[in-house]
Amino acid sequence: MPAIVDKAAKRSEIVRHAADVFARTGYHETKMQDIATEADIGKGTIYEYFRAKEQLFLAVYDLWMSEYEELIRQRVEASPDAMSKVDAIRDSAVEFYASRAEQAPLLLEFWAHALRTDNPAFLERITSTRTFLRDLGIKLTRELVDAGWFTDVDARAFADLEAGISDGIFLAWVLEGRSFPLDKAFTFRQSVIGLGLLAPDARALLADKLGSKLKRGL
Amino acid sequence: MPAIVDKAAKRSEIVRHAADVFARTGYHETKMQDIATEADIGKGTIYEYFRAKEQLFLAVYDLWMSEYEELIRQRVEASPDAMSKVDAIRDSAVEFYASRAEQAPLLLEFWAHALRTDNPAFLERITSTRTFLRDLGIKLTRELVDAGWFTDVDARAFADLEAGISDGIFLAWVLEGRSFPLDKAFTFRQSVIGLGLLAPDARALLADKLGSKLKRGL
Amino acid sequence: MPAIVDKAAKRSEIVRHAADVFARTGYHETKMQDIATEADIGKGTIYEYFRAKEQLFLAVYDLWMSEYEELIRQRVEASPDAMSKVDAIRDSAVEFYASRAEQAPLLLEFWAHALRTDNPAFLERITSTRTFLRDLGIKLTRELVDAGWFTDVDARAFADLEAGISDGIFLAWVLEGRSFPLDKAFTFRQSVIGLGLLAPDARALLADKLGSKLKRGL
Amino acid sequence: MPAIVDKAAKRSEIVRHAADVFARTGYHETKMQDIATEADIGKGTIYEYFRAKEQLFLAVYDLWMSEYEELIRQRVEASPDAMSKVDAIRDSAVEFYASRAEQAPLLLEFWAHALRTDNPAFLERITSTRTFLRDLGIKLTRELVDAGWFTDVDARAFADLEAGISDGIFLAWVLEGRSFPLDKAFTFRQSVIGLGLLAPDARALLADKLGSKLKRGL
DNA sequence: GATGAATGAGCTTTCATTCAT
DNA sequence: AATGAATGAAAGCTCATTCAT
Repeated sequence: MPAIVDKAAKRSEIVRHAADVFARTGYHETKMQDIATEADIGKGTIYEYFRAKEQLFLAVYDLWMSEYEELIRQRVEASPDAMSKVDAIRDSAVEFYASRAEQAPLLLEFWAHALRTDNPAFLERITSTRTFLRDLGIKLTRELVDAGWFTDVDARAFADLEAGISDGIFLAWVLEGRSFPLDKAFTFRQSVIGLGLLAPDARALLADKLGSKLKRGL
Repeated sequence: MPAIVDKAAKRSEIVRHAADVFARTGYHETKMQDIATEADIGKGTIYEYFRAKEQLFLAVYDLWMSEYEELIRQRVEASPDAMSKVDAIRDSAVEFYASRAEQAPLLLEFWAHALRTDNPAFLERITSTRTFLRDLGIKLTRELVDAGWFTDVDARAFADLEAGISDGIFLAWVLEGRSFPLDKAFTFRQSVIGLGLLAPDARALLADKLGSKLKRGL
Repeated sequence: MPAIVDKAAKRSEIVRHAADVFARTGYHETKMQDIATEADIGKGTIYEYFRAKEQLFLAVYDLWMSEYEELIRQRVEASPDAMSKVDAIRDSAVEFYASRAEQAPLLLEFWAHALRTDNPAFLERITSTRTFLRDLGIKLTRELVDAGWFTDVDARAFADLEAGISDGIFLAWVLEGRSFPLDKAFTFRQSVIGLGLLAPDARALLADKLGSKLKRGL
Repeated sequence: MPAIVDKAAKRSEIVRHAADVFARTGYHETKMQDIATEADIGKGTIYEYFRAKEQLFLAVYDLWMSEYEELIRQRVEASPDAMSKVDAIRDSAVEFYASRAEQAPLLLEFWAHALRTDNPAFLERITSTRTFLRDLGIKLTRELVDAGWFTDVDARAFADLEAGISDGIFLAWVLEGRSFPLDKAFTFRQSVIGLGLLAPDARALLADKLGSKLKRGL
């Protein structure tokens, strides 16, 4: 009698193991044999589920980013208002990256690879998450503007800036060996941005608190 | 009698050609023969000047970053006051990256490689530029705070945030196929940050101008 | 289901082909591709069985010396007494080298290599056979002394001398293009040694026969 | 004014340095640059004096063997009678090899190379020394037979055997890491051979002394 | 479906030799 | 004569992928 384990489950299993090895060794240094060994299967078996090493790389990135999006989606949904949704996104980012500290360099490798490969699926997958975050950012920005919290701002430009800042902090964190607390950096960032965007009323309300955060740094 | 072209000049020549090929094809896809062909020299000749392919990669990055730092150094020096020095840095970044649009993806590859290789020189070279920018940022931030333009802020944290934002914008620009104007993004960024940091007096002075920029987006 | 040909058999197959090519072309002149071609397999396949070219060299030597030792072991076992065991060893040496005349130069290359490589396994394999022959020589020498055939002699020194003489004759044979009959040289050697070692009684018995052999030369 | 140092002297200088490096590193591992560095000259200069690396190898061997032959020639000439000439040859061999212990492995490499190269000069140079020693051996053997010291023996076969034994002892000495005293081995050898060859009268005279040497070993 | 033995294209690097100066 | 920068053929080894079992 055949095992009940279906193809999709085994595929996921492989991706999970591949993620571990890729993260540990890096994409180029990882041999298919390493992954097979880690997953305790034959080298050839991987090819029953993935056309090539590249596809496996893509699947690993897809797994991570899907989990990331899902995390944000849940947190945002559970948040009552726009302001706390913004907090939820920030917390999700911090939590996600912090919990995957070891894997972080692989994201850089993925981006680098995406820019070089002929396979458009790589950049598309990157774009997909970026679009998800952008749309969410635009929606929340508009809500905050409409609610009078934020001064009038181009929502698209601001959402992109926010996303860019997040990436920039993440990049710094990775390149500096994850030597500073990611959450502090995100909080500090929000204080600066907050002060910049807050409408006069909201600003008056929060100026002291944000100002002291600025003074404190990380 | 020594050759007319001295070793250092030939070395630079090789680095320049290597930069072209690396930028075009990517580090991993580039073969030493490609570089030799591009430079119109023998493959073996490269090894008279560089111990290994990896060294050549480092030399290329070093060349670019040295030029970048030099550009900023000159611009900053030529600027009369702190505020215009900040503008100078921003302009230098925009100009540098824009003029090297094609080479940008290679920077990602370099960072990815630096995080994986055993050779510490890679991360050290990255740190070197980051430190240069950070120190400059700290110095200018303090001047702006002292001059009353900026509200009190932790200079180190703010300088790092600024650098991170720049990297983040650059990253977005690269990953999105350089599909938006880099200068606009930097200007928009500065408006947001500016509004956030400006002390009440300065804010009153600039609020309108910055506010309209926010509204306009990229 | 495993392949019909097991790994050990294929390994032997490769060693056998490698022995042919090494013997024909010499170690340094032999390319891995040559061996692969001779064995009618892919270049990469060799590396499934041997870590490096050097290992293959060692395996070839090991094969030969194992066969050599086995030949001597069988012949000695089949000989009824010490004197005929000595003859058996001599015959084995002659037969072994004569049947491998073409391969002989490779042994010199192996020795030369063993003296240079960092890998201690090479000298160890050489020592292994030398020890086997020495121990056998010591044992037989003692038996011949005890039986009164030989005059009293330091068995270790004599066994080593015997082995050395064999090597010397072999060396001369190789360096002189195998231009003299190996068996005659070994017989002549034994006549000289015999006369030197024989105890007075045995000497009286054999003096005429050995003397005429001395006079006759090769 | 040109230096007085003539070409031949500089050539010798190079050979001497090459001998050092070859002996230290082995023929294959030695780079032409190593030799140039050792001789404190330019790499290209070597090629003014030698067509190729191989020629340099030959020259090194030629130098050593010429010195060896010359040493024997002088010692033999200085010896009053055949018996002491034989001692002189033995002493010369021991002295020569012992004083060049470090270089010994290179001789093996040379022989191995000679058997493989297309260049006949290598085997010819080897033959040249062998012939010199053989002729000397034949002459002395005949004198010893004629003088009644030796029993009647085929001089050519005996001379070759003697040479072969010397080589064999040398080979053992090299392969066993020069771990036994070369002179003792040569003396022991001579005791065995002596006993074998001595004519009855001479034997009676020397039997005791040689017998005790046999018993003593190395 | 699962496997792993077999493959060979393709890589970086070495180094003896050349030759312009 | 002396040099050493330039060369490129060459070689060992790797590893993603295939495919017979």
